[in-house]
Amino acid sequence: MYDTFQEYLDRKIQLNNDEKELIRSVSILKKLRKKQYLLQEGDVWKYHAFITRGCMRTYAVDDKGVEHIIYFGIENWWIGDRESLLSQTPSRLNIDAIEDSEVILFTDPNFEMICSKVPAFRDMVHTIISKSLNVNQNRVLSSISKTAEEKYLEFIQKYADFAVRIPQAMIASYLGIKPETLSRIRNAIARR
Amino acid sequence: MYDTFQEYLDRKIQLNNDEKELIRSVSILKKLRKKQYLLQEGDVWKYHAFITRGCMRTYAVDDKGVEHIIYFGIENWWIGDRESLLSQTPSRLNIDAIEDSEVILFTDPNFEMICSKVPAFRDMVHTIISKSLNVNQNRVLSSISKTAEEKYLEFIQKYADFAVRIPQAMIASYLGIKPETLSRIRNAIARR
DNA sequence: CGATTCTTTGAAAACAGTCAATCTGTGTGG
DNA sequence: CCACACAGATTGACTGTTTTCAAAGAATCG
Repeated sequence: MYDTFQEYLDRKIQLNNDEKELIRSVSILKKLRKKQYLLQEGDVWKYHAFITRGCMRTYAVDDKGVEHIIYFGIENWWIGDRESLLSQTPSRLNIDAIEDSEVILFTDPNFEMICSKVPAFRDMVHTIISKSLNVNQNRVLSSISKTAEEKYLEFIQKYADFAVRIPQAMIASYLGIKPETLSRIRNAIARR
Repeated sequence: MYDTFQEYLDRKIQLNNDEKELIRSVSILKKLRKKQYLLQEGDVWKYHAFITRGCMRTYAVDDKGVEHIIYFGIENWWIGDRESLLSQTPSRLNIDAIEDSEVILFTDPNFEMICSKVPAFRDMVHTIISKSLNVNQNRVLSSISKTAEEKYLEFIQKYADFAVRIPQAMIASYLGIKPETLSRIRNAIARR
C-alpha cells in the first residue's frame, strides 16, 4: 500500500534513503470501506491525504440536503480540505469513499516538517497547489462559458480514466446539473 | 505609485532595508489606460503583476466571440496568467484595464530570485496561491450549487468594495449569465 | 448637445428542473 | 438457482428559468 506512494514520489522527485525513510516514518495508512467518511462536515481537517487505492469524492451539502460534488479523487491524487486545515475551523465539506479505498495521511505538523527538511518535497507540493489552482480556474471558466452538454463531454474526455467508475448521478452533481438532465443529454448525444 | 506596494508588503511581512531595496530595484512600473491590454490572447505571459491603482479584468473569448470574465482585480491584488507563465505557452486569456490603472511587474526570473533570497516573501506568495485555490474552489461550489440570483447576491456582498465600479454586463459575464438576465434579477430583488 | 455605451423591457423559444412512474442490472437470502 | 429487493438510470408530462432578438430608455463623456 505504501509502495504506490513511494512510486509516486520517485516519479516526481529524487530523494535519498534518509529522506524516504523520514517521510515513510510519519505516514499513517488508513483503509476506507465504500461510503465511509474520511472527513465529515463540522469536523476540523487535520491532515494531508494521498489516495493509494480506490475512488473518493469531496462534496458539500446545501440547506435543502442536496449534495454538490466539488472533487473526485483516485489513486495518486491528494485530497483534503485546505481551508479547514489552514484556518483550523470546522469543515463545510464531506469526503467519503465511492469505492473501497486506501489513503495515506500526514498530520499537518509532520507534513510541514517534511517540507522544511526536504526542499524537493516542498517544491513538489507548491507545484501541485499551483497546478490545482490552474485546474480550478479552468473549471470556473468552463462553468461560466459552456453548455451542460459541453461540460459533460469535457468531463468524460478529461477524466476518461475514472469517469466510468463513477455513478452518473455523481457526475451530474459535479457538473451542477440534475441526474435526469444528464440522462437526457446522454440520450441526445447517443442518438447522433 | 510604488508606495502602495511597499505598504502592502509592510502589512504582510517584515523586511529589512536591503530586502526592501532588492525588491524595489527589480520592480517595473507600468501605467495602463482604460481598455488597454496588459496581456493579449496568444502572447506568452512573462510576469508577476501587482495592481497599485485601478481596476482590471481577466477574461477568455469563446469561439462565438463572447467574453467570459474569470477574475476582477483592484488595488492590492495580484493578476496574471500562471498557466501561461509556468508552461511558457501562448495564453488563452486577455487582461485589460476597466479603469485607468497602474501595475507593478516583476519578470519571472527576478520574482524567483526574490523568493529564494527572501523566505518571508516566498512564504507570502505561497500563502496567496493557497488562498486563491480556496477562493476558486468556493467559486466552483457556488457555480454548481447556487441559483443565478444567489450568485449575484453573494458577489455584491463579497465584493461590495468594488462591485459598484464594474459595469453590470461585466458582472453578468463573471457570473455566467446574460446581461438581460441580470437586469431582470436585479429588478426582481428591488421589487421586494 | 449629440454620440456612444450601458441597461431595461417585451415576447417567444430553448433549456433545465420537478415529480412520479418505469426500467435495468446487481447482488443477496431463501 | 431463482426471486426479490435495491440502487441507479431513464422516460413522460409539466413547470419554471434563462436565452435570444429586437427595440426603447438611461447614463456618461467629449
